[in-house]
Amino acid sequence: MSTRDQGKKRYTIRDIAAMAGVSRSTVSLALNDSPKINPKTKAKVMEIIERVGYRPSAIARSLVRQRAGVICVILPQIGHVVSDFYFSESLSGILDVVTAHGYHLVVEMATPEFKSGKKALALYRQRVMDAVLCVGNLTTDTYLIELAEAGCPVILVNSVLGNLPAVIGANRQAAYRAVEHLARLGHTRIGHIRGSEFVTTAIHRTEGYLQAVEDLGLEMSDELLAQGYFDRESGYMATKWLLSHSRRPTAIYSVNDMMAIGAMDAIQEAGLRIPQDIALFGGDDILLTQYVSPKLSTIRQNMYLIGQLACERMFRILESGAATGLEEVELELVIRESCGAKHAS
Amino acid sequence: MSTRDQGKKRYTIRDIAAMAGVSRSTVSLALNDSPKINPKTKAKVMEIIERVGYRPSAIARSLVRQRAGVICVILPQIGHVVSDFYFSESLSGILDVVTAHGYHLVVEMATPEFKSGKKALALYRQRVMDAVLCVGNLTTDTYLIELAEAGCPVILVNSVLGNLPAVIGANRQAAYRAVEHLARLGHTRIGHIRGSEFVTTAIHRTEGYLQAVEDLGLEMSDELLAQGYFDRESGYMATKWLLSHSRRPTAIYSVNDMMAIGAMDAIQEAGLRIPQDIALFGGDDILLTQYVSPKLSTIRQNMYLIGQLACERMFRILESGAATGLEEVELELVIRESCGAKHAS
DNA sequence: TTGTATGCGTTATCAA
DNA sequence: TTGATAACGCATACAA
Repeated sequence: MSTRDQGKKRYTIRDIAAMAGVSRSTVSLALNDSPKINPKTKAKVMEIIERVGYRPSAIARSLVRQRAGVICVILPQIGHVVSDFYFSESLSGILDVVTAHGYHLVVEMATPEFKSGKKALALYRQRVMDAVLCVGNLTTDTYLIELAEAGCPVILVNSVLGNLPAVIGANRQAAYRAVEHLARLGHTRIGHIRGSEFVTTAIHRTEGYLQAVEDLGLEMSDELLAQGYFDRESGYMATKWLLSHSRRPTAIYSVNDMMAIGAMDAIQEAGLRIPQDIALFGGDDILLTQYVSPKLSTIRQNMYLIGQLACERMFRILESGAATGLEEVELELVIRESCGAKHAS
Repeated sequence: MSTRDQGKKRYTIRDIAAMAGVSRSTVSLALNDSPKINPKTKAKVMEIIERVGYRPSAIARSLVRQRAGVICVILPQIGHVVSDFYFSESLSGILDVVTAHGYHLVVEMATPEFKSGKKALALYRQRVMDAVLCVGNLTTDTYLIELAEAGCPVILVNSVLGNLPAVIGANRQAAYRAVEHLARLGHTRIGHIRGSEFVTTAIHRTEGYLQAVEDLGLEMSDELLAQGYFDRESGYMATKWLLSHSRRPTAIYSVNDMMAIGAMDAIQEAGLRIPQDIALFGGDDILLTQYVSPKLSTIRQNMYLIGQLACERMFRILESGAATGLEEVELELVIRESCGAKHAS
């Protein structure tokens, strides 16, 4: 035999029917374990099926059942996304649930062309996928609303947009707790590195920060609010800015860990010590926080679990044809305290 | 309008034909930009298609074209796999190429049930996927050979199994270079933490280590060969073992970075300094190496690129129906030297 | 238990 | 030439 086995025959239900000397319908009944088939006939058919390794075509099945059996996850287009802990954790959770439901997962990236070209809508209309889970979308991603309006179930993971169904963690509360924690250690002048204004988690965390600062009567000033964009570099820049003011903060709360790591760079470069001179708090508990020195204080949000919950909610919607509408899930938060956040000097 | 838009009509080719007052085949000709259709008719049909947002069903198309337009990536089942830099990088590269070819990507995990239940074979026979890319498979994964024998193109990413087509990095050479590097710094007694004996990359790297040790006339002994399993904990244990001998190594080369980080734990716990007392070298250049302290010396292997190359090779095989057979791709290596590997004391 | 219609698009064949 | 008709791909549901 040659090295090309590509042409190897794949059996169809006709082949099996012919081999068993029965009709196609009978084969179908056997396959689907119907009670209205003679056990003996069924055994005979199944024996042949097993022997030749026949599997019914999922494509033909999808055609008649009117569903693809495929769930799509849309990830943002940032370089090597899946390397990012936040996304990869969500993806793992989603993958596990999708697999458990006997569905398949296709992964798409929200490139500008993907959004503007209405690719998602096309995929749905092409019946490539039955529903969409979206991780890390922006609040400007109206293409998702169009998609939902076309009838495709769209579930947001840790994000809010219109009244699309969403499963989100307690981001405001997480931020509140971080600030509260720092305040309890004696800090009254706490800087903040916010994230993009188009990202729900960042918005909520900043809201939580502001709320806590107000409730606890801490200092509040524009000089304490720096802007970042989730990456190390922007965290570094934001922190340099925070430190440039005459009265610099004694603690900094960053909306994510990557920027907090950038903050460490800036703090160390300025010849300051962590946490003696400046305490530092991040969010998301990415793997890195355990490896940087000193270890970073952070708030853990279980994205694996959020991914799972979002996916389960999606299947409920899919199966019941249920309604849309916002639903917030409060997840338990875990503060992982390290030497990053010690008492104010 | 109710909140359930799920039932929203999706047009079929019949609807379009009826609306345009032509036959279904005419619509098909218009869709496929056939030369044998009157431009005016085509324009009319396309206008309607655009207006109502009709898209031909990918399922029906797959049925007649006899291909799913789906590529499957099989990942190993290790907790939160996609968080692992090695896998996520490969996955990114694959995703980009798959998308560029207008295909979709489904992700599966090689659980024990997946393997023993011949799930992959079933997926292929069900026409769910047209080809498979496998990342991180074991040399005992014979289910992949069965799959290939059934006619499914199977391409291995950085692994070798039978004579399945594969794209692999220069793992032997990487290890050789690491040892050579350490030898040049004056080390003659270099310990080694090997990986699982069922993982090609680990096997090749250990071969490279042994070859270098022999070529360069370095010390060779069973006491210098420790066994690990890619995770931090086993790297820690392996290093404790290496350090427990009377004449301990002055340098350690680990087949991957995660074990090297575990080695750091053990070395520091033993009160030794890196690199003054023991130099350390890892592999894979995972993100972490830049964050641990001291930074870890490592050899970069661009898994993103390897993923891309493997995927491109897969499409060539798929389109040409070409043969199987081993093909090794030598990729350029980059040694990232940090303070982890300094001169021997 | 089986014939037949159905789902949806493509393509070869045939007629205008 | 241009377009219509019919068969095909595969499995399933339902009436006979």
